[in-house]
Amino acid sequence: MKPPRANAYRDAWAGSLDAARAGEVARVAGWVHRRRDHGGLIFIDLRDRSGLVQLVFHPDSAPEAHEAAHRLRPEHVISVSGTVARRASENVNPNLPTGEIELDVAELDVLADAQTPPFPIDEEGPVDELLRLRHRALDLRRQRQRDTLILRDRIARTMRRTLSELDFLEIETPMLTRSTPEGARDFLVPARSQPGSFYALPQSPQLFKQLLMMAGFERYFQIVRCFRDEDPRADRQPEFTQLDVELSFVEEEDVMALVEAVMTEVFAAASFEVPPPPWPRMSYDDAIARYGVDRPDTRFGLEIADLGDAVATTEFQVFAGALGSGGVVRGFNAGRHELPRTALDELTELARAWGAKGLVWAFVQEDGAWRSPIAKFLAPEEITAVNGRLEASPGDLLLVVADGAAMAARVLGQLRLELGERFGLVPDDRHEALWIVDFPMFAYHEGEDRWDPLHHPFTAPSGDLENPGALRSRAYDVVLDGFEIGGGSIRIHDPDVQRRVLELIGIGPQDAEARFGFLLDALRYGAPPHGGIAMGFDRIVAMLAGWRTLREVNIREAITFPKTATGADPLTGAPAPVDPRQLRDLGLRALGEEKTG
RNA sequence: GGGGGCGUAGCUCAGUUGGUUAGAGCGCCGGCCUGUCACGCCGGAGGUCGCGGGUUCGAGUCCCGUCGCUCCCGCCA
Repeated sequence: MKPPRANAYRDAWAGSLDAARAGEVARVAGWVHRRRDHGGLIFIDLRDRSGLVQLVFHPDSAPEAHEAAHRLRPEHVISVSGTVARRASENVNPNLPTGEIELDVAELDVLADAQTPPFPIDEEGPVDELLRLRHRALDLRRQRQRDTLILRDRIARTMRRTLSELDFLEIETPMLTRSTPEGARDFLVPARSQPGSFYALPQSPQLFKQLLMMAGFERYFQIVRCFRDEDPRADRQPEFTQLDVELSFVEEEDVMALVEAVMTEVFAAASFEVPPPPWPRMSYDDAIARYGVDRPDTRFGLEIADLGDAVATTEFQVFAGALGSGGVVRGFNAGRHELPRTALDELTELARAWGAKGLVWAFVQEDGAWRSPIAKFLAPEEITAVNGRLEASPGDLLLVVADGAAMAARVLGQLRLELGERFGLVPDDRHEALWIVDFPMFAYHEGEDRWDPLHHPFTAPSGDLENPGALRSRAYDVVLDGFEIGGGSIRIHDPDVQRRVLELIGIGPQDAEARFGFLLDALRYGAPPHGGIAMGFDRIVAMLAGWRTLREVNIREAITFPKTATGADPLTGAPAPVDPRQLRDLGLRALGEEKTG
């Protein structure tokens, strides 16, 4: 940090003092981090944003300050001046950046007392998250939390700088807008001037950034707050931040190359090592088939293989039944791991909990035969064929699921992660980024007899619009270590195509004009081919700060004032009831007033 | 909306098959201590076992309900 402008309280940052300033007088200010009171000598670790420095109070040279220092307690706010002193060699603390020096205090000003904190500020141990959020100002004093927010700032600045150098403009879009069909439930804001009408908080600036392309701005970005009124998860908050980017006159590869360039800078700024671009491209179908998910963690093997051919003519009812009803038989080789029966039963239970009808396990023996509950139901040549498909060697554990294609993929994908973790196959010191491409445009919604877009309905399709099931979308997702960190697409820039796509998802021409007239209108006046992406900013910060376990990225740690898993804010108490007068002004009735109002 | 986990001292946790006065470490308070840096030593205070009800001679422990937190499914770029 640059030296602070000298004022009444400080002329140096605690963490910046070093041996080069030995002998100089310095004034620092901050919080009492830790105290070591020897009765005679008193040591205080002083903390400010920049770090720690050890203060020494000598009873002989500064009796007044020494006397007052006895009463200092953790988190008291003080300002001290004294002489920067080089420590004797045996007293140097190699674990502290300022450990070669200390400040011999001449004068102490106690600026504020502090109650004993409800949890330790000077340790990294686990503390109940609710308690932390209630005392967030204290929680954010802790090193790891402070480092995370500092990293967040660095990442944001790297994004802005990199995009700016590439001629992008940062342009704002409205927060009070109209409900759009991104899929998620909108947060609504009642309009006082038009009782019964509502603004919606944006789920993303999607339509506005497309309008900016039609306005000719060519290259737009924004680090922007977005809102979705759905149940939160570890990696999902009702309000979150994304890096939103849109470009004109581009195709898929242009956007992907841009993201690779920006993210390479971001990774470098965070000292997070990812192989240099171009990152691998993997089709959606390939990802589902080989990893069971559309956001594969490719850092370890256990790849899933289709065993349909190997058991095509089997008599074994479970396999034959699945294949006969249009399902699949798939599995993976978990490698040479001897698991006890209880562990195998546990895995089977997990598979059931995830929705599978069951789980087949088999240990490959020296002669290639199986030790498995189903070994006797399979012909030897079928076992040989499956062994071949899974490249099995003696000692290997094979796991097989027979089910509908989607269910088999999901369950095997989860099992793969579970075993990858159990067997310690996931390297936490290595990172991999890749692109998932060639998504289906629509997924058929069984219950409601219509096509649902896999991405939003402004994504450009590729293929024959008259055959929605076969349509692909021109979309792409960025995946980092098994987590989706961004997704985007080439957009529709032809009004007829846009109308047709809206129609396919059940939004007829009139409805479309009413809700997206402004977009269709702008499309008619000359829209350039364009596309873009939205990067999950909170998630990127959380991952680069290391707030991640195998299964979850906790974005709450990357957000300054996050909400709980129920959407509440323990700090302010939001959401909270409001004064009946406020409701009246908005043309809303309070609960309980329905009958009389 | 559904399922799992958790809730015991300020914090992190232990608490056996239901059994006497509910424990530990850290923190806090007091005393001693002039080279510590997780300072040390001695002493002390601190509990509505989330809340409500039930079973029982007896409940932190078992049952029901409820609240909160958390993870997942549904939902959701």
